[in-house]
Amino acid sequence: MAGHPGRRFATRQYPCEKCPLRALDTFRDFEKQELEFVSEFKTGELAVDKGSTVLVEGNHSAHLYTVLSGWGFRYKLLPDGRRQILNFIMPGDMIGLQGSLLGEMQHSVEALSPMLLCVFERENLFELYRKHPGLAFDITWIGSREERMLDENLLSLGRRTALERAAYLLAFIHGRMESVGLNTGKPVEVPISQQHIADTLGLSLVHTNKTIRKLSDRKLITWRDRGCEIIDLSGLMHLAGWEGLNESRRPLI
Amino acid sequence: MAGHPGRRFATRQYPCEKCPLRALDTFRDFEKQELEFVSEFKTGELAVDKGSTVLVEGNHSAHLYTVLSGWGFRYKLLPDGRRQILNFIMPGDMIGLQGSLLGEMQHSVEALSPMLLCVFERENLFELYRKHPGLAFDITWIGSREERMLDENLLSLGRRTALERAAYLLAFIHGRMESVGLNTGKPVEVPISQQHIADTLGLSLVHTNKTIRKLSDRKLITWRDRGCEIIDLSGLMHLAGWEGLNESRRPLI
DNA sequence: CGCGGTTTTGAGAATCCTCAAAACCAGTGG
DNA sequence: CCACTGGTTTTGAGGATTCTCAAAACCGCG
Repeated sequence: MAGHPGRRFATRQYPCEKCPLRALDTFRDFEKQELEFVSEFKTGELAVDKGSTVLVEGNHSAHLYTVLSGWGFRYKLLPDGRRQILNFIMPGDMIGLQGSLLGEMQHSVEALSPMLLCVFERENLFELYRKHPGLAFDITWIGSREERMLDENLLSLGRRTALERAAYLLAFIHGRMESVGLNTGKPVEVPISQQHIADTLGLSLVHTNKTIRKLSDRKLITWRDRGCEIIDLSGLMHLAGWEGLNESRRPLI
Repeated sequence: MAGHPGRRFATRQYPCEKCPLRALDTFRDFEKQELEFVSEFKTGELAVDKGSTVLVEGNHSAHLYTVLSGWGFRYKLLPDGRRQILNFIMPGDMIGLQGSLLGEMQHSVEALSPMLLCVFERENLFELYRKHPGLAFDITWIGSREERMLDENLLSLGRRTALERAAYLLAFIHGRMESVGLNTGKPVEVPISQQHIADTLGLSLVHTNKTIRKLSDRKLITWRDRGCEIIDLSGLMHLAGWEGLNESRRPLI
């Protein structure tokens, strides 16, 4: 993998005990033993450039990752190239679990910004299950959380109008950013283009643009150079008929 | 729960060792110990009538179920009543996992036919994780499988045309039925109405009807009283640009 | 200044929706 | 046996939404 364009292995900078993410109170506290195991489970760090593909549909990846920093997204393609973004990936999220369990990856992952990933070996996963049932439980938990997000997305694509969909998505992203402390500056830096939004909402680029404009006109958001600022969060949520994520503290592996 | 309309606890008819589902070669073989544990983990059976609601959004269910027989579906509602069906549930599927792990259920489950469910206690789940890492792994696996199906569904709603979506859905259902031996008779008995299909595809009832008609005209399927017969499976798959489920043998808990 | 990526605008066309009514069909009770 | 009922499927028609095509505007960057 050395010299592979777009990715490089970094020397390990973040021992798990000093993981900057773990300090956030979104994440549950870990036992000392658990932390030690995770630290051992982690075999390295991987840095990927913006725009590079982390995981490819059809591959059998030997790795499992947790995002330390940066943004990405999961997507699938139809044979003729139509793309559907399935979900966004943010710090604390795990990627590659499907591939690790089910064998072949059935979706791809691309980096929206430079990303730093913790690397785990697929073949050590079962050891985690044997030695640390609590961590095993956490992994199932993480999978269920993803499933819940997909359920909500499915509701959106199937039954919300374009305007409601956009409102939901922006509120959803905002909520997730907030939970991992990414909304420090007021104008939230979201490194996604309207094309990404279109591919998430299942709309064309043109119509997405007009829809975003409507949200702007209604003073719910403002769109500024590749990013949007949420002006009226509860307005967005009300428009979308969405209650918010209300997540409890979650595990970080 | 006694006397609750639409549901009744049956005396236990199926010891896990003689589970009729387990005989199917879709399911992986279990160790004797595993089987014993599952048998103990299972606290009863629940029979629900067609049309009754098994799990309700917003509830904190204390139970986890595996479907022994019958059909159902998971769905979510918007505040104004619009319904989105997330996935169908067939024998061998687990339901209530999200609720067991994450707390509150964020979707509901309704029976499409009389269903027989194996009942497990949520509070015993962690014991399974402690004593049987293999089974714990299986549960994560089952969750990942659901996630993969949702990914494909999301691709469908977002990027496939109405006709492609319908083709995909029918091929998908056919494939799942086949894997659990439900396609014995030629005219596959699918207990779903066009309203269900509409709510799965994110289309209106009227347009769904016209779309199904098109598939009929193309000699890919025939629709006959509340059910459809697949005439040209590979034609459907080709139209949808779908490769099939290709699942390996899976666990049954 | 020119280039590539992104956003914006306009316009006609295709898709999909809603409304409304009819047809069909299985089951029920008279 | 027949009429009635409720659920499902079918059909037609006009209208709203969303799409595609095409071009312009904008913007950071070399």
